Amino acid sequence: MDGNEPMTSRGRRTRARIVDAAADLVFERGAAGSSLDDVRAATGTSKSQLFHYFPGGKRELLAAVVACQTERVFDAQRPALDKLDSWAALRRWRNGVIALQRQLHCAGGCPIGSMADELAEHDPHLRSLLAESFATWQSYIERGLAAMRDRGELRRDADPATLALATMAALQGGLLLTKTTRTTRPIEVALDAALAHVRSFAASSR
Amino acid sequence: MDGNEPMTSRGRRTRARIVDAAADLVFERGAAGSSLDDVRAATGTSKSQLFHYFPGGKRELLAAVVACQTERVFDAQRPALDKLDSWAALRRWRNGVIALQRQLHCAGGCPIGSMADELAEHDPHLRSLLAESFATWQSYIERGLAAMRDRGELRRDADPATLALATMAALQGGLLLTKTTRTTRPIEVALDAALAHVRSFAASSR
DNA sequence: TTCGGATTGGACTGTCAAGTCCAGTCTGGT
DNA sequence: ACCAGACTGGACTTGACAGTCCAATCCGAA
Repeated sequence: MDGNEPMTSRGRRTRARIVDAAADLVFERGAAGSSLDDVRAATGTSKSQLFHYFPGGKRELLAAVVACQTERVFDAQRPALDKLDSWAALRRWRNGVIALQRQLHCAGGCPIGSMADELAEHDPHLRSLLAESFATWQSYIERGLAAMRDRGELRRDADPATLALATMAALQGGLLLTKTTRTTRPIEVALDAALAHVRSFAASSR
Repeated sequence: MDGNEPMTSRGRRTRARIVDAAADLVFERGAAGSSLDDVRAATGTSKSQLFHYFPGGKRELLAAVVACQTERVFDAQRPALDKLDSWAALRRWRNGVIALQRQLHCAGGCPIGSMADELAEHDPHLRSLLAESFATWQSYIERGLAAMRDRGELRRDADPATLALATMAALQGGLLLTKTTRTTRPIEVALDAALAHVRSFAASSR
């Protein structure tokens, strides 16, 4: 993250292994609950390697974890995320999110949301990285809605950016409540409400 | 929380002072970021007092903090929260939430939501307390919507509980995004969408 | 007044985590 | 083969934090 990344292929693999394991740990136990020793143990590396690849220590490692988790989250929603441009696609996406939560027994919530909640007040740099992740995520939704509007499925006065932001908020809030109550109902209700709101901008019929 | 609460009035005051300061600290720095020594220093108490009033240590103190923060959050929304039974009241509530965020420079998010995010996976007992707080909060909204339905302002097929849950999710997600982006726009958009969704169940006209 | 329990002060222990340091090993290019 | 720099192992330092312990003080009821 700070320009000191060039390295050999062995080094690249080691670094990736570290980030990957750290991402797992942070998702399971939070950033504060994951020590560098935990990461060390989980990867079979040594303290010096952690600081070799992340001279900035835990903060720099966490920055890499944010990037890693962001990619993971997006990948988990693909290919749906790239084509949210029809009512059917939106519904499939909704169902996918809910199915994943069910599969995880409603634990963990959104990896990005959890990190944001924990780290936003604590580290300005990480906060802006996480805001960036949210913005990118929102832009995927926005792109789909814009396509629907251009195609005439949404009214011209529908604002894709605003609708996408409202949908993101519903998603995050729904996931937080689902994680807290250990029930899929909040995420279901939240996404249904968000999509109903989008649908209220449907052109003409329905 | 465990039945060992009876004490003199001096003791009650001390205990309240501890919980109050702990609630402040947890809101500012998170549960993991607030040490018992911080609480001790902030209250001018001693270690033994902390364990005298909270034999269960930090966990028990955090349970008390959850209760305290829950009351604070509800109080901050009163009297609006008790009378969310008209379109005007809903709008006033929305404006109040947003004004508070602006006043806090978009920092901190929802105290309850933040604790839930941080502690839900970590401590089952705290998780259920936080779920309870959310449920109570939701019930305030539900009560108002039910009154509106009974009064004929909402259609009979509108489900107050579901609408309240969707509104809570939008609120929590909006606050998380506001805290992360340091902008009031997410909470504004999220609440507007949620209330628009409620309004889509308005009886007849409008 | 006097006594017992409530309350308080603060030193002390054990554990754990971040970060430093240096010596040793590997690797790729010449 | 050889060497500079990348990479690795692991001991060590420093500090923080949860939780323990015991002696001292306060206070209300008898």
